[in-house]
Amino acid sequence: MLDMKLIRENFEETEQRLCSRGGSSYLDGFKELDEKRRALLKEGESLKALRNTVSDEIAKIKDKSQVQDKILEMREVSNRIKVLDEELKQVDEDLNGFLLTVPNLPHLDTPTGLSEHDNVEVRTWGSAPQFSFTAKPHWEIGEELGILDFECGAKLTGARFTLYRGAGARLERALINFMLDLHTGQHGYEEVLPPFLVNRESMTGTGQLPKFEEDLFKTVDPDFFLIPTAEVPVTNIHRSEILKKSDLPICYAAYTPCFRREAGSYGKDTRGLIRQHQFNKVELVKFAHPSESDQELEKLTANAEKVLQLLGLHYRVMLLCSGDIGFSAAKTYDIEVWLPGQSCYREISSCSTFGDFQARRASIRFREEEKSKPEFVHTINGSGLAVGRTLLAVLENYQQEDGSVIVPEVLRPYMGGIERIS
RNA sequence: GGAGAGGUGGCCGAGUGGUUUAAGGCAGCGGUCUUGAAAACCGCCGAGUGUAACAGCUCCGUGAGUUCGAAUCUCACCCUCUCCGCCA
Repeated sequence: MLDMKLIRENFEETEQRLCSRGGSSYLDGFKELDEKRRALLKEGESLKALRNTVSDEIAKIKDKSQVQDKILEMREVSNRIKVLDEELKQVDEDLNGFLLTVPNLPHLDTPTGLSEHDNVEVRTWGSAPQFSFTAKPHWEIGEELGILDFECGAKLTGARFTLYRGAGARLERALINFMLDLHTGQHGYEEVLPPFLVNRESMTGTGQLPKFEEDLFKTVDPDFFLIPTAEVPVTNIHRSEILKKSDLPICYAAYTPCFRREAGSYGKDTRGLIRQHQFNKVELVKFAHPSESDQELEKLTANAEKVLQLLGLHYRVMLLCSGDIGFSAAKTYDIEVWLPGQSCYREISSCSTFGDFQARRASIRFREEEKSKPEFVHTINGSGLAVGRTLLAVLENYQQEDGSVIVPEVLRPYMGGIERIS
């Protein structure tokens, strides 16, 4: 959520920066609602002040015959207040509902552009493996090895669900443990294991609601949502809290499955593990002091990259342009891993700073000084990494001519010493 | 699922219709005293909104209601705890 004051006082500039996302207007209607709200507030508050003082007087008057006039007068004032409060409530809801649908301001570092074609390559690591044979896509490798059963996933649930078997299931679990151990052991994150279902408030805090309900799976009774990323429960750990400045940055690493409807992507990435309704992810989440959030994003991105480096997987880092960043994000790096079976780079991690956008929605604050007013923290998060996509990257990059797959050395301790899946 | 108890500031906790501007305590901050510390004593000490700064207004789990006036009364809901039942 954007700061109302900022919009009020820098209307044109704010609108202009928002428009770099590609829309033609984002703040239409704000001024009218804001002015109406302030007018109602002013009138209502002065009547309440009157009521409070007169009520006090009534309490102090002993001679009850003198009280009747005042009571009658205040009855009318109260009725008027009731009407104003109702109008105000409506306007407040409208204004709040409006603000909740306005996306975040792009960070000044975010390049202006309309689509992914305007994203900027920041760096690359490693190089694509060379094969003396034609590299296969992971769905062929996985099916031939009997470790990925897409048909059975479809039978059990439907499209975009997969059954992992044997070494495939174990490799997924190995990757989860490897990533968690790295981030908690080497990078200073605290491991958390949150609920996979959350309430509406949590979803609103991080920005999935109210705008993107159609992307979420939900339960009917009670009204809960399956998390689309651990970002949601983990960021909401500190919802409505005032954190100690000395505790910042707070860094969490969490493994969770993620559930996404993928509405609107019918026919896209239908084969293999790329786009599933349920997938595993290790997520990194930080709560940082505003002056340190930029460098914390760099560190978090480096922490995610480290996973790929240790696995020996070639990748590139893209800085997303204003037209390609998500609704809540101010600045985003995508890490894209090389997939030889498909001869392309695919996103395997998305690392973003949200500025105070989520913190304002979820009311996550800190104090600069012991006695100073609470200020909003900055939130930062990124995948470290998407596990299913990492598994498929391992399959495609470590495939051998005979159809077997070499297990990267760092994963062998997690695989009971297995060096090759065949 | 059944029965009961309860939700008040960072924490503990009083408060059952009107000096409650939410008592008191703990923690925290500032000061006096002290070579320094502790103790003692004095003062400050919730959030939001709003203002140049005051003032004002709102907030006692959430929402609705009664009243001139609600932390306090009524209704609904949410959450926590205890016991019983069921259960990984």
